Amino acid sequence: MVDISRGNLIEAEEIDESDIVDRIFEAVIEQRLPPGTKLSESALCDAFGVGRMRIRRSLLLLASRDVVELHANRGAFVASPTPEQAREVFEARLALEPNIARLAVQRANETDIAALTRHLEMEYMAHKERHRHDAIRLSGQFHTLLAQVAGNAILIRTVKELVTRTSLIIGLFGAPGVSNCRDDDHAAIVGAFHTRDAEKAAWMMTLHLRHIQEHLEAGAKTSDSVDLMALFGKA
Amino acid sequence: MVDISRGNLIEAEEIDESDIVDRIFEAVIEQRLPPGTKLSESALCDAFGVGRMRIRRSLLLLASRDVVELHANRGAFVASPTPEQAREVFEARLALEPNIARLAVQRANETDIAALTRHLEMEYMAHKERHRHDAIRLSGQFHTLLAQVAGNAILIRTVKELVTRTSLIIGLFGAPGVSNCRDDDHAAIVGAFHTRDAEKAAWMMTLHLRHIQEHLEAGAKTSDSVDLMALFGKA
DNA sequence: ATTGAGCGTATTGTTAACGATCTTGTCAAG
DNA sequence: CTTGACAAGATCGTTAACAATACGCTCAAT
Repeated sequence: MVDISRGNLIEAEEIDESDIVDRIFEAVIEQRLPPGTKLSESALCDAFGVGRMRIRRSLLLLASRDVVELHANRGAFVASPTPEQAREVFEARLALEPNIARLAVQRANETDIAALTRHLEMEYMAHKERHRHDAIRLSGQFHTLLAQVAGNAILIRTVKELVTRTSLIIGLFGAPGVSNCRDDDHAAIVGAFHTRDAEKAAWMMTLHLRHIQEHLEAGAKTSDSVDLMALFGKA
Repeated sequence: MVDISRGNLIEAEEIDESDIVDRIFEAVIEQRLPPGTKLSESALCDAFGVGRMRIRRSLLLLASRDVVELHANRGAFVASPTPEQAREVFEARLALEPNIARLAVQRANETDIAALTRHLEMEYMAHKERHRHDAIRLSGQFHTLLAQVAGNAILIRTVKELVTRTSLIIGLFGAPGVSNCRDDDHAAIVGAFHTRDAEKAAWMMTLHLRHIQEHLEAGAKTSDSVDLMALFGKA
């Protein structure tokens, strides 16, 4: 059984299908659901304790964000982004996130900056204590947090989708054991918040995303039998 | 019965639910489905000639893009964006589309530029001959076409969503009878393609979006009994 | 030993019927 | 004349059973 149910099955609480979607998003971000993992309906029904309809709706929503792939009569699988899709994800992030950083600096109040600083500390702690899953999750949540500070629901949604897909891309093409974000970059971005330098924040974000991308292209050369899978694995 | 089925019901062809979603997107863009319109399941089943399940899946996908609102036990309605949501849509468009224009100029080949020019002529023709629905649809498709030239599936999807929601916003807050895009702005953007001036294209797009926004804020003062609907209509 | 065909099983996709909730129209009371 | 309650009708949400497809195993033939 897939270990999606983080924490304990809460009592007869209301489980919205957006909860299910968020939980699967998080599991993918933390790389506990590697690309290609089969998401069987019955297994998910047991894991979340809901009926099949909820699960199917959730899988459809996840597929509409390109986080899972639906194959007719074969079921749902965690997406395996192609190199072309990986390019598109980073292109979109480079188009969006610098502007989000700019907006966030302009809108941030003291509370927001404190939250960012605290988040940075949590990232540092998780990294220092080798809590890999936490480190990866916090790394991604940093970008979502920026969108929240920017105060735009559309941007939050889009960044969540892009960050999740980035986790899949790193899992596929990244060198093993490499964390996706270097904390230094995040610290530099938060630094721009303290000086209220929106342009610097945007530029730091651009550099940060380029770092991730370069790191990927460096590790993309190594390929064993995986090549066959990447070429012919999915339709 | 809502007149969604543009053209004739084709024979027993395969009707993917993405077709249904696209058709409803287009109908919303052309403002043939005003905000608040009820989308009854049975009516849609008849209109598209498919089972209830397909319709419900399509409505869920549309709701995930904030184009329809789902009210429990009450059904699906075309979304009525709040002023706050309108602000978010334009903020997202201003963050995205100038960069899309930049990318499109960098990637455009002769065929792409020819297509853009031809599209401009179609817009002009539709506007001249007072084909209001065509004019509005082409106006929106121009922005989608730019994303297609940029060659990024994520950007295409996002722009489609934002353009559709913009049509709803214009229907709610715009002065009546006003087309959403002035052709002059589009012409200026295409002009930047001929001179291969990516920066100019980006800046023209920024100005274009600001024009639309200003046009809206000008018409947002007039409000009759619609105010009550906008304030209390939806949960 | 490897490859191909054939069959049983398991999972998915669809349809239909049921139950719950909301809307609407009517009627009576103030 | 207005307002409140009540009941009939309709629509939505859920569950369960059925049908269709793909997978994995066995077995035989080259």
